[in-house]
Amino acid sequence: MKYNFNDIEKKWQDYWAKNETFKASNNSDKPKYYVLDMFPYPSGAGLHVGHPLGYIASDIYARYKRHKGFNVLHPQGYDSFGLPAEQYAIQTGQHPAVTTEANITTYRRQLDQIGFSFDWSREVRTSNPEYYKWTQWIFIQLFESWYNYDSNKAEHIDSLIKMFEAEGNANVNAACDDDINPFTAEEWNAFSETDKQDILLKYRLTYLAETEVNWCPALGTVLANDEIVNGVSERGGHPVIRKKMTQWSMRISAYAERLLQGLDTIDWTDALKDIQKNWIGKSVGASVTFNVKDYDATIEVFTTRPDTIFGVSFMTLAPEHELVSQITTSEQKAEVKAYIEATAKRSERDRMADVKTISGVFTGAYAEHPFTKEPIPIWIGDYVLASYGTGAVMAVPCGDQRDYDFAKHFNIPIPNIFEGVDISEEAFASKDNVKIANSDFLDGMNYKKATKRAIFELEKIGQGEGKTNYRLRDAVFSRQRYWGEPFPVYYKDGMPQMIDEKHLPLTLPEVEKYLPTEEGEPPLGRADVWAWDTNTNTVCHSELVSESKGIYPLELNTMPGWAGSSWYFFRYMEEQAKRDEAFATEDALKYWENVDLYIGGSEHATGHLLYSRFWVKFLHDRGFVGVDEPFKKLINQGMILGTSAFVYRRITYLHINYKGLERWIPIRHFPIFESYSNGISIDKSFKNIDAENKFLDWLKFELPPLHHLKLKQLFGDDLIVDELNSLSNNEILEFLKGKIEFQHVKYHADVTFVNASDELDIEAFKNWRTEFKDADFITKEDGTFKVNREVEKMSKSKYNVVNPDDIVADYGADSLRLYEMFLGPLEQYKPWNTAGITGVHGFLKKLWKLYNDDNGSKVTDAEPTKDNLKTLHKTIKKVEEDIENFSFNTSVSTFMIAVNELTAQKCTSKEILELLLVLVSPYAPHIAEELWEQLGHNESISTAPFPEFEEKHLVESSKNYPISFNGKMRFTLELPLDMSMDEIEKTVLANEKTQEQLQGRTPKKVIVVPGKIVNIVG
RNA sequence: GCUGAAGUGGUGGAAUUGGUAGACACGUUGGACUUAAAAUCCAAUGGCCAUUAUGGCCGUGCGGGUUCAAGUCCCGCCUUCAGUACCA
Repeated sequence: MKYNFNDIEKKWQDYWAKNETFKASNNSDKPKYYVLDMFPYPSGAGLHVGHPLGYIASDIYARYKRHKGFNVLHPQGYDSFGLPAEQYAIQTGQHPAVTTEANITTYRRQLDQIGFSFDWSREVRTSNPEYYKWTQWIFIQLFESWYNYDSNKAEHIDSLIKMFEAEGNANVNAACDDDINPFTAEEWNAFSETDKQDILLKYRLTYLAETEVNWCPALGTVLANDEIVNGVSERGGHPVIRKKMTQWSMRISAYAERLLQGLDTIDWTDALKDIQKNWIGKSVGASVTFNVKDYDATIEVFTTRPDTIFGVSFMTLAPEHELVSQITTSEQKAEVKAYIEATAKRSERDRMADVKTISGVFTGAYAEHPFTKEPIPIWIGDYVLASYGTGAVMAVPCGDQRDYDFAKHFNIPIPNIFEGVDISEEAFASKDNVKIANSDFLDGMNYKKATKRAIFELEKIGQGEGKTNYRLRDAVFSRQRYWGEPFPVYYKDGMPQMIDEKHLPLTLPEVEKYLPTEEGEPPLGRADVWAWDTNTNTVCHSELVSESKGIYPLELNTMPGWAGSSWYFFRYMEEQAKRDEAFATEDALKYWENVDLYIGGSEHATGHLLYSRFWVKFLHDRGFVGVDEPFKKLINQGMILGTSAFVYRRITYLHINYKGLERWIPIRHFPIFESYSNGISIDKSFKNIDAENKFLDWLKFELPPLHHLKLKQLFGDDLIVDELNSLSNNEILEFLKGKIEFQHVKYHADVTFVNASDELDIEAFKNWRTEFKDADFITKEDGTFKVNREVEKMSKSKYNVVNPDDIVADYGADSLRLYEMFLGPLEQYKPWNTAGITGVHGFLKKLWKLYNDDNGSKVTDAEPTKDNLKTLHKTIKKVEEDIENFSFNTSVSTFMIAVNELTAQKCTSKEILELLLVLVSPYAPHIAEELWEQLGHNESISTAPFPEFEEKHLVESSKNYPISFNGKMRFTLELPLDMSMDEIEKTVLANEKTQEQLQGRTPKKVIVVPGKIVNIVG
């Protein structure tokens, strides 16, 4: 019997689907285990071989856990709202829902043929109204909440209102906007309803505020900080500018500390935790208030070094700081104004690219040092960011390199407040091993002590206090797009109102075009039916809007991509039948808790992975979920890179020396490609007689018609053209010879044209592009043409994309699964090379042959031999360890070794071969099922218990000791393991090979490590 | 600049707490089978030297160190990748 993988794989995929083999139950005696892949966006391009890497890893783990007796939840679904579908809609007019549906169909087909053990009965799609109903519901809960720093959690807004009614806002310790005025209970109770709502909005966890946002004109929407990479949009690479807009924001900053602390409770890589830590950016220090001299104002600054307060020699404000215009003296006004205008013009990108240039202007005003009362000049400079801290710094040039550079540049004094430190060249920024000097009461103290004392003294005079600052900003939540969740919000008197949750979902309206309106409103502004009738609680025609009739305009923005993905892992917990009741029922949430293993890319570190944690903490605070963190263990799979193929095209240059001007002119003629093996150099011009002759041959053929025209073009009007006219073709050739040089330009060739030995299928390449149709190829001597290989990101434009469909068709899903794992460690970036797949494919054939020969099954009831058992148990041990450590690449090698050994042992024992199948099954489930069935089982292998490792089969009586001399292994010696150290030493020394090595020397020392090694020194 | 990860044959990569470096594959070379090809099987394959077998020397980015013994630990560099971008 042959290993007919295509039939086998189809058979078992159908079987699993029909029998709902992988359907998880919310009631089980088994312990639960939840394995999840990061939410895929169903793009139009479909999958390439890099995409399933993480899915294969998580699938292996999920299948392993089933063998280990767990009730496994392993779902899949689609993050189906998003920009690409909308961009496509704008271009083609097709409704995003239609293209999204088509893309999902492709995705599903591709996923199915790889044999994943997903429970598809729990599929979710963020763009389904039954799903986004609950996204809208969560939004409402956020709106109805505020963050109480005293209880350190989110509470219902009613508790805040009660406090306002009873005692005003003086004692409220809340996460809120900066611009809140104090009010008493009496004042609160006297406020109008609109005023009250206006104030509450400043406390809500999602709030409407005019914020400076990242506006991307090309995409027509705002972007979050994590959606911008290097100053351009992550999707499409379009420029981004700063713009003030009224937007919904999420008060994630309230959770900064808990998001930071929570990292200690979860099993993520340090790399990922560090990224989040940096993004949250906690710094501990003090806020210090400086009085402005001769002006009734104060400047508050944040500093991490209050211990250096006596080193302040100037202050710098951000150009945007509100005080700047007020305190600038009349003499400095013109200069300051010019500077502010100049910095405002500079784009964010310019400012980022140019960190070196020092610029700033003196305002003419002075602040007063809180202790010495000395005047401190106040400058403005664009190295101070308006958006961080208070937008102002106390500059301590001796302790901060930026302040130092600024001071040097503008000749501001640099007082030294460090004992015995030289600051003539650069600032001393370290906190360690230094004592403070010239600082009054701080003299002689170290960083820690001085910091404490400085804060104490500042508090005493009421000009400062200890403070912690976070870099994490509130997240903008509005997008000016069509294809996203509509906000369940309408506007009454300009104030946002939530639609009652019982009327959800508020579904997306139809629009005739997916572009912003002429007035610049988001696409929803085009919807005819987009107003809220509070009488009927339904959507009605936009023209009917009338405050007096209770019909109000609806919100025109939609939610960002991360809305739906911030809670989807809870939705999977709930079975389809009960999804109407809640986002997930209490029972389901209680049973599944949170994700035990989450696998996905690290590119979501500061987006999805942070926002999800935020929402989960919020839902936890409000009692909607029991857990505080969504993902207990997280693994970032690395990327699979493409192995691009390059062909080298020879470009011919003619050397022209005209009136002393030397020039090389490229000649366009039919393409000539040269095999990489011929020693290609791109940078250097070089001569090659063969190619030169080829060119001259061509020229000879082309010369008569070209003769005058071409050469005239090449050599210019006044140059030797007249002479040329009188020359014969041969004379011209002679003239051109020696004036020709070549360079190579590399072109991507589609990797499908290249075989395992890097040889190009020339015919296929010629037919690929019309311009290469008549191309000439300078091959190797044996007639083959080699390409050069380089590793790059897998992408369409590089022609190195490998489609899993092709791999599955040629080698089968099991081969694909094994090979993706075999490539290397899961977390690592590694290149794909299709040629290597024959290795794992060959292994599967060998595995098949262990069970079958031409006459069918060869498995017998034979007693296993000692060697059989040893091989099996060695494999059990290693594979189990590997899976637990997510070291899937090494277990594939282990399988290969096991099959090689069992084949050599001619093992036919059912007892051995049956257990081997269970080991292999998580990795190559189709072949495992088929062989399992052949062995007489009529139930799926998927829940067969994982074999128990038994140490006794690995116990050896002797060991092949490496005998080394001065640490270098020279030979090995078989010795019994129960031999004593003394005896080992004696036996080894007595050995003739030892004596040969020693050549008469007496060893100084003999190290014997029983069971490991013998080392002879001397 | 700062933070983190990583540098091992022609290639992907193995190597438990320091204990036989290069497992397992790909590729390459030679051979078997075949009319031929594919498939399959066998052998060799880190570099250099030697060859009559046994062999010898060098080798895990570079330079030091600790140790009987270092890919692994310590110190100092270099390179690559990722994150971040004047964060006070």
